Amino acid sequence: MNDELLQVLRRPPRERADAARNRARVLDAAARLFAEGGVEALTVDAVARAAEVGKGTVFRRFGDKSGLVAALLDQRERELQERIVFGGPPLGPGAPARERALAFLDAYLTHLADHLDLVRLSETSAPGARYRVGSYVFWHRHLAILCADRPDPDHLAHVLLGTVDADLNAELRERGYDWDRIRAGVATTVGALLGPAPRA
Amino acid sequence: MNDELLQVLRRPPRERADAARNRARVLDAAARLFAEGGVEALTVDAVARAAEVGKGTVFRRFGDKSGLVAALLDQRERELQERIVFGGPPLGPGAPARERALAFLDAYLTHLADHLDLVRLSETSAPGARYRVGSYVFWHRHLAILCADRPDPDHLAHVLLGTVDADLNAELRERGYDWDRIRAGVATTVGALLGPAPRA
DNA sequence: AGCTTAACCGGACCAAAGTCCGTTTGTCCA
DNA sequence: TGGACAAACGGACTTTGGTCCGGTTAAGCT
Repeated sequence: MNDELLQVLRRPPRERADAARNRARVLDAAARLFAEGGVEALTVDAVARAAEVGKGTVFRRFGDKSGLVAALLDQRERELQERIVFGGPPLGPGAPARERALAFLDAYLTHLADHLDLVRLSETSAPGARYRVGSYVFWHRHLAILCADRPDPDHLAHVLLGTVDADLNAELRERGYDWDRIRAGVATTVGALLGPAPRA
Repeated sequence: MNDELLQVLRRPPRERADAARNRARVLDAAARLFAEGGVEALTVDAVARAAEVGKGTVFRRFGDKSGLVAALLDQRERELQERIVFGGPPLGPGAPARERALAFLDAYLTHLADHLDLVRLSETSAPGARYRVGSYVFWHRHLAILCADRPDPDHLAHVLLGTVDADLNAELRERGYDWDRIRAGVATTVGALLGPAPRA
């Protein structure tokens, strides 16, 4: 058994103790700064300073600012993901695809309403950031599976997620839309897209 | 007749000669730089230098980088806008709403395919930039009118435009989608959303 | 315990967007 | 023609995201 093989056995080379400690510190500092000064106070420099850590450390851990913010949201999103996988219908398994998709997007809108600024920041702080974040991949796969009987489930899932784009919805809010109107619009859209006619 | 009234009469206070000259210079320089070095060469500093103009001038004229790029695209987009307003069906007036919407989004996808990098730049270089650019407002209004018989035409128009979001489609392209697949997906979506059942 | 090494650390440095303000200039009217 | 003033000018300055690299240290092995 050679070294390469051993290398492969312990999959993730395990994070060093100082690295783990600093990750926690940074996340902590970021949460604190956001709580105090909102999204505006969330500059990488400020976070690094508050965490008593070098700036380079923040970027090594989280890739870029978008990744840092995504990590900040991760906890909340994980809860929704678990409800989808293990919870009861209509969010969890058991309900018809259309109901599940609707329940998911509705739940996601609640999440969005609660954390609009953060989600928007993580989605707009770099081109393409939205689609690379782990949670987007999860949502997308979930919806694609629910659309399996459509002509192009993968594309359709992206379109459905487009309705909950943070930047769009932030803009709609600024133009006076209330969340109920957005919810209704999304529901109508889902109804039409996953509607009765499964297409040949 | 007081001064305020006079002020109102000549609506746009007319642009000063030097201002107009510099606008042209900047646009020219930007187009040249882009032609030579692509989207990467398009920094505001470089544009200002190439136009032999101060940086402040660029920002005063175009607001921000997003505005500059939008102005660069303006010419091309105007052509499409004219075909929509004055041209023949199915793009212009005369065809049924669903056909017109489909024709528009298809034509827009052609535009997007031709200028993906620039459109993406103009839509992502600042949060909310996409929705503030003049042309987005035009596209949105056009679609909203075509959706007039739906429950919330304004919202639906935003959703339809979501399918041609530059950042999304750039990502799809990078993941191996070809334009035909995207076209087909958009067409299916439009078909379902503006489909037979106009909903109560 | 001592050695090796890969991972980590931090902060100086860089690039690029956007702001500011003292100076210049076009335009209009007398 | 010339004087007044709003508008435009330009480039130094600020801010912020992201990179780099020489020094440090945790973890595992002997």
